[in-house]
Amino acid sequence: MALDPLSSTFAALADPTRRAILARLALGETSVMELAEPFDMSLPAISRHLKVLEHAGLISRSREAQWRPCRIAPVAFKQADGWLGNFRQFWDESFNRLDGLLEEMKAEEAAKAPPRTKRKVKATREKKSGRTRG
Amino acid sequence: MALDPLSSTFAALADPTRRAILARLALGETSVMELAEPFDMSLPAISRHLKVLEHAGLISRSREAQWRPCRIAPVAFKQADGWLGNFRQFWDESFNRLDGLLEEMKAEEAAKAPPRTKRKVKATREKKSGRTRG
DNA sequence: AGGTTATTTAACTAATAGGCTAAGTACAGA
DNA sequence: TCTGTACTTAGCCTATTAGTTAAATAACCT
Repeated sequence: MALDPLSSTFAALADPTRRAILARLALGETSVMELAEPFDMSLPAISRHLKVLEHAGLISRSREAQWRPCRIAPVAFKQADGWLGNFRQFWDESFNRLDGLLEEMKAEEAAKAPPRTKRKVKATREKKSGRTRG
Repeated sequence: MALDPLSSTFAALADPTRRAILARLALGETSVMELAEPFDMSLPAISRHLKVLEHAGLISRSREAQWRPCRIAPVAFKQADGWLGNFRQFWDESFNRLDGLLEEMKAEEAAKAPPRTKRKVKATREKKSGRTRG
């Protein structure tokens, strides 16, 4: 199994059965039996999928009599989304527009201050990460 | 290899080497040699990671003399982000605030209309999905 | 043509994932 | 305490993954 949290999270998401389980859980907490119902698959298989999801931090489980209700756990989702967010500039129109706006504001600000020093092209690492909205 | 696009995308993201490659590519298009440089790993191994990323739709490649420059391909990122977006309600504060606002507005609307019918607790499936922003 | 550089393909290996059936555990209720 | 329900664990099998080295391909350079 993957070592770092982000890897196990993405690995857990890389299975259609598990994604379907998560989609069901988005509607609300439920039991293993109910989660298993739509699938043409043995109960142990579902049980293992749930274990993978739990290990990945995507769900949490508790005990209630003989049931083991599952629910969505936010943290892993947030981290996966946060990582993808670093690439948002590449596809999100509004992100680009916002980004451009921020660039404009920075440029305007810079106009009042002394100009920044230029750096070599090859080694330059412009940090454009972080979410600008929300 | 995974069958559906979303599965292969998430599977591709579930490896730290591949994520590091993508992070490097976020800084700009580059060659296989330069991508391989930071890793203590054979070139064929990197080549295969790139193949996985390409197959997943996360990068695209072209030819330029004897080099094969790689760059980020937006589509797969967008789809992965879109899927995660269905769960944004669970962790995004501002999403919740917006959601709450919409609830308020609906409630206000409902105040002018006849009251809604109550449903049984056990079988209730509160649908809170769908993206409210974007 | 012949060499150098950049990259991929082939063949092999070890580890992991995901499915199954059968057996085990935990709790509820008679 | 015995039975049923709701799971989980164990043991097995097969396919896939991620790495290796060695060899092949592709394009430039002399």
